[in-house]
Amino acid sequence: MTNKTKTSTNSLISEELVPQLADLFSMMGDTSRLRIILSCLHEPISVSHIADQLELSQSLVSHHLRLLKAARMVRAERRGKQVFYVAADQHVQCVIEDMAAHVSEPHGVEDE
Amino acid sequence: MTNKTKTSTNSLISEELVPQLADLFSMMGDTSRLRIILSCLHEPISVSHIADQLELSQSLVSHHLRLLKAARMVRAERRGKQVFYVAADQHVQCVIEDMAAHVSEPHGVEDE
DNA sequence: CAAACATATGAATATGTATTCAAGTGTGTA
DNA sequence: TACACACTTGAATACATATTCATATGTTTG
Repeated sequence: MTNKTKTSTNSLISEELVPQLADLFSMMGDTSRLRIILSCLHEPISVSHIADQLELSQSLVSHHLRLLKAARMVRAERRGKQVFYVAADQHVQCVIEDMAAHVSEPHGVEDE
Repeated sequence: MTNKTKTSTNSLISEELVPQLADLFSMMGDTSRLRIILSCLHEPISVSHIADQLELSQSLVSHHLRLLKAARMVRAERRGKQVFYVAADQHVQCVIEDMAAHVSEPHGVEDE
């Protein structure tokens, strides 16, 4: 009876958070969307600039940005005709960097 | 001409990593799989134990574990009849914690 | 070896979703 | 106001994938 915060038997992450977390991860689970996120990680960038840079149609970029905005991963700011998008906060960058660290982790020599 | 490491115009994450990262993120982008990952974050746990705990069919858990293993997010270890799975390294936990921090970040008061 | 248990796998299905195309909305400007 | 530009939105399509059910593989023990 020493545990007060645990919801069930395991983990520090409460079960109720899981769906939210999964939604966010699946936002990053698409290459186009992940590249879009990377494009607006550091500074605000316009939709057309993203589209040009990534060689994606403007429509597609806009569709993805709408999802990313709804998931609160990016923020929109209008400047004249253009709309600039930027990552919502620092954590997004941390998540990506941690995952990159995972990728470059030495893999033990496995059988298959 | 001062940049030597940047692949294109932005980001510290090289473009070649993007597909790998996206694959990993989409592994975490499914609620069942994310819960499975959480189940074996801290210590090895058997397939049937995971299935019981999460109330998922054993078949489904096994299918997901196969994907997670292929993505090198978990490791399998046989102990008699049972197979125990455990998260591959610490980074997975970091990623999840960072994302949880993102969720609990104060959202500026937006219009919609 | 046979039976019982634990896990894995394959096929089938149903549901989700990334992308495209065409048309719509909003904004500056001639 | 009319036009061009930047972005958004909706519908259609093609493709991926989560889940289930049935069956197979592997492992211990009688």
